[in-house]
Amino acid sequence: MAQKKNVTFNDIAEYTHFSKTTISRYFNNPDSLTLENQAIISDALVKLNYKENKVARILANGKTEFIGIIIPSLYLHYFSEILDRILSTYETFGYKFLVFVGNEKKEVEKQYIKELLAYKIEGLIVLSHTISSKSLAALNIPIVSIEREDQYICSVNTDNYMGGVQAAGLLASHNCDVLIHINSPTGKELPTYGRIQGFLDICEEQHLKHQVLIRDLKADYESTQAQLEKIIDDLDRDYAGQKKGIFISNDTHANIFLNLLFRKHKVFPEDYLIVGFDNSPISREAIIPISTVGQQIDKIAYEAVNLLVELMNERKKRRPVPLEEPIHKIIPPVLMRRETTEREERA
Amino acid sequence: MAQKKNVTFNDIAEYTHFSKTTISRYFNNPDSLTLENQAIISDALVKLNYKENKVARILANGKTEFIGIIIPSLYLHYFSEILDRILSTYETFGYKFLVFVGNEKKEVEKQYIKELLAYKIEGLIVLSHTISSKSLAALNIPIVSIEREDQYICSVNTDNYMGGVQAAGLLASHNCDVLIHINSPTGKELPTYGRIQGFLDICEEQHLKHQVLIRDLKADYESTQAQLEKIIDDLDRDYAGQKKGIFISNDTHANIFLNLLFRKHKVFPEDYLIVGFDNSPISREAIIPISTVGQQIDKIAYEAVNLLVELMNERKKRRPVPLEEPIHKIIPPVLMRRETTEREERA
DNA sequence: TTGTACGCGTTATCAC
DNA sequence: GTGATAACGCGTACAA
Repeated sequence: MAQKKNVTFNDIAEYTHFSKTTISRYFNNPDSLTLENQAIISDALVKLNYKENKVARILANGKTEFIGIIIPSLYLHYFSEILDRILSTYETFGYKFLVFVGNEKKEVEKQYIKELLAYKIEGLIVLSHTISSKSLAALNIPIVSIEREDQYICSVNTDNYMGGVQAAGLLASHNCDVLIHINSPTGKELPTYGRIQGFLDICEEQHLKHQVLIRDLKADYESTQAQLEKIIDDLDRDYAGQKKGIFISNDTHANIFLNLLFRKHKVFPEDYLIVGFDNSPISREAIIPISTVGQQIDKIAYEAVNLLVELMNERKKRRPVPLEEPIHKIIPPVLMRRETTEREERA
Repeated sequence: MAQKKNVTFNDIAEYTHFSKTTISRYFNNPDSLTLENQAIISDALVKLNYKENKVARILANGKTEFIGIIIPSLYLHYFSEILDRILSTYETFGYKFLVFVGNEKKEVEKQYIKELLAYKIEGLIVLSHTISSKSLAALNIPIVSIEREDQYICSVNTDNYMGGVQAAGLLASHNCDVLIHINSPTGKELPTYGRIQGFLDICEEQHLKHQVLIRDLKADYESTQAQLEKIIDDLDRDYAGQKKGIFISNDTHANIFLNLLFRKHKVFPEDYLIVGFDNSPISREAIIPISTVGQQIDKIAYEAVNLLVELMNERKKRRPVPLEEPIHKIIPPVLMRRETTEREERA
């Protein structure tokens, strides 16, 4: 039972008295063989227990069928769901994925990219944001980004602006006295900035009292909790007796906010309405199901891979036509109305 | 600006008037060159803008540095965190990961495995459970499983039995009148069965009234919610006035259970204690921070990769010694006591 | 310390 | 329809 060397086309060729070329053709262009000969080779494969070797194939024809993915982390449900959906496109497109988590470390991510290039990936999907789109574009391989700065590269993003509009519009339609948007520090170049802009535009258009609270909520749970508690105290004081419409940057934070509110007041106060973002599972599993601007993650993931596949196919043509401008696809969000805005009938 | 062909060792050799071999040595055994010559080659690499090609290296020396991962899905936080930690070991071990999500489809997973073998992965980490450990062992490559049936393959698992003991012990120490364990249908061959066994053993050892409720909670949210609501109604009726200690199979379900309880009774009833499993973020972000049996996911992931690396290294030796028996590593859980068991002082 | 020659397993290009 | 031969880019005896 020694570790026999792998069976190769040579072995099959010897066994069947064909040439290596014919064996290769059996796999890549079987119609060019007679049915009898196909059967002969087919039998030989079983007899010899042949296993294909894609590494050799890559070296010979250059097609790795690898896509690289760099994602910031998998702790936020949004990211893990995106990754899940991307990986699942294997069944549709057949591409294999080399996955790296960046953890916000620029040097490590550069190392990742170097590795990915060394393995001759055909395309790259980037969700992390430590490396500028300009640097990425310079890599000169097909790239699609998701929800990050994307000036020089193709991308697929949620229509964040519409999300902000939907959230503010929903709160406005419930006649809130003041609209509050809570978000982390966000550069204007990022797609998520659209949420803020959409919120602001609706507020100004409808002459609504409003406030945008920028807090660093990306750190540990304790500090996030402390900051949200502070916000609640401020709101309770500044807008006492007024109907407050809260739009929070993601469902995880919306849930924490809701629970803090609940714990402070022993109930979900009548004068609060909450809208989150993402439609993560937690939004409907919360103590009060949270209204949220849902991202269509399955579509985002599919469109990202689909776009990347198109770019990669173009690249394989004899005379590839490079893009004049990066393509930016926009996926509309879907507003989910739940109890944090649509109160149940009161007795 | 045409797509120049890739720069190879040949090009560098010509440019520097060395041989290919010397260039190869520069990368693999630089000490065997003089410092001057190293500098010459180093300069040439920059001038020619050389990019390494690992595919060719693989074909030549057989070392892909690929590890395959098959994971059921990324929807449960436990899985995405495990994957995050595994991928992050790149910085320690340097192995690259080809990741597939199984979605419980046996045929698809078999296809994955075929692909992984074709790409000459050096080892495999399996979290999905559609394929028996016997079949996996027959692949004859280093394999480590996590939290699945593992009779014929190496594995790293949480000490589920101790987890069950800790949970039941904690509830018992608070003098519950009855202990309830809620879990999904679980075969005795699965590591998670230990949670049930540990729970039962403690209950019997301490002569505690107890009940194990097996419900299929893996389906959609609505049915999970409906089943848990039913359980709450039953418990409220059957054990009215008695102190009920609830041990639930994971934090996601524990959180849903807690919220349903809260919504029904308007408060977290005095006669309920809850312990979850996993120490997922939701457990501390819940309306009442949930006590839970924490899995040390970072350790599990590290030990899994570490064990796999050892197996792979052994395999590379001239005369590999195959394992007599699969190695099963056990990682102790860490009990997190939070408010669902340790009530705050009441006024 | 450096070079020569060959092998890794497949595909591509021409012939026939 | 089939075969011989040369790539693909790197590692590695073995020799010098």
